Order: sequence, then structure tokens, then C-alpha cells
Amino acid sequence: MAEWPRTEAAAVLEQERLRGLVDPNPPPGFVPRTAAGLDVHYGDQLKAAVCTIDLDTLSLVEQSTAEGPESFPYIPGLFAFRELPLLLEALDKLTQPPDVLVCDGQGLAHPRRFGLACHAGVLTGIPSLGVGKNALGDFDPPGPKRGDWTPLVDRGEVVGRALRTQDGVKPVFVSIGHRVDLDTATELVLRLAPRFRLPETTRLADRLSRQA
DNA sequence: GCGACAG
DNA sequence: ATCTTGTCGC
Repeated sequence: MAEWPRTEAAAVLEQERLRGLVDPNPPPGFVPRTAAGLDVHYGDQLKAAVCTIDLDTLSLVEQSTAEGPESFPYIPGLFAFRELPLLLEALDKLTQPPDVLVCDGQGLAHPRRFGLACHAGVLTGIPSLGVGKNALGDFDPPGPKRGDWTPLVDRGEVVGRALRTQDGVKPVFVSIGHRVDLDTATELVLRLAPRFRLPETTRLADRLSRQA
């Protein structure tokens, strides 16, 4: 595995280097059949969890975890350096690579346009998108119904969408990671969240990451 | 200087 | 993220 930056300055440089590798175009004929949720829980150690589900049935296909000590502090904008090492370790344990990664956090909607979802996608080569519970950027409230959305804007650029996944609930913040477009990302998130605010992928990974 | 700041 | 019970609403 690649060597990880240990300082804030080195991490920022790494993001600026890797962001040029983001591919905004989906693979030809991209029709994902599985999606994996990625999440990390903070206890005595960090525990990363990955849950792959079938996109048609939303049922679990396989799951994996990886645990380890903190290797990087929490710094807004440098989230990936904290969570990604263990997430990649967990991903390596899967028997089948998922067709798309659904990350807990931002992708393009990031100060340097390279949030966790972009980073995960570039390092794995797997199409990826980010679903954040909070936004980095400005947005007008979307309409009240499931499926309503408004652009998420940062410094004059559209970086994602505020998407209502259930009638009357707080929106989630969708942005592209790698090899996915924003319309596809939006459709996938809606498909993954038929009943709750957060995608099933995120819910399953969150639950697994909290198990002792 | 002040406030904001994914998880 | 986490410290934390009950409670309101569908």
C-alpha cells in the first residue's frame, strides 16, 4: 500500500497531486449491480466497515472490517487520511470488488475538490460517490418531497446536490467521487434510500462498524 | 480578530 | 465522531 502523509502540509500536497487523477466519466455502459457502503467508527481504536449490497434487492452480499489505532488527527478537509487506510484494508478483504463505493462524507464537495469519496475512488479505481450528512458549501433548501434537490455551491462552483431522500426530512449532500456523474450519483442514492434518510449502504456499514 | 469547519 | 434517556410521531 502507498505511504501515507504524516503531516498536514504533506497531506494537502497529496490531495493536490491526486485530484488530477479524478475521472468524472463513468465507465462505458456503467450499470452497477452492487454498491458498497463505507464507514468508520471511533472507539478505543478505529473500526472500518464495508458492506456490499445488491442494488436490486438492497440485500447484503458480503461485508468486511478492519481495526487499528488512529494514524492521523481529525482535520477538516483531511478526513480521508484518517479513515481511508483502514477502509482500504477492509475493501481488500472482500471476495468481489463492488461496482460502486458509497462513502460517508464528501467527494468533490470539498475545499480542494478532493474529499474522501474522490480519494477512495482514485486509489481503488472503483466508481465512487459521497453522501454527507452535513454540507460544505451553500445551498437553498430543496423542495419538501423525496427526490427534490438543489445545487450545492462552493465558491461559485456546483460541487454537488442537497438531496431530499424522504419527504420532509433534512437533505443529504451528494457529490461525485470518481468515474460517476452527478445525475447517476443522485439516482443511486435515491435507489439506496427507499425508506430512510441515509442510504442502506451507509446504514449497514455504520451498524457493522459499531459492533464490538 | 471572528466564525466555520465532512467524520 | 462522542458524552446520553426518554419522548414524540408515524
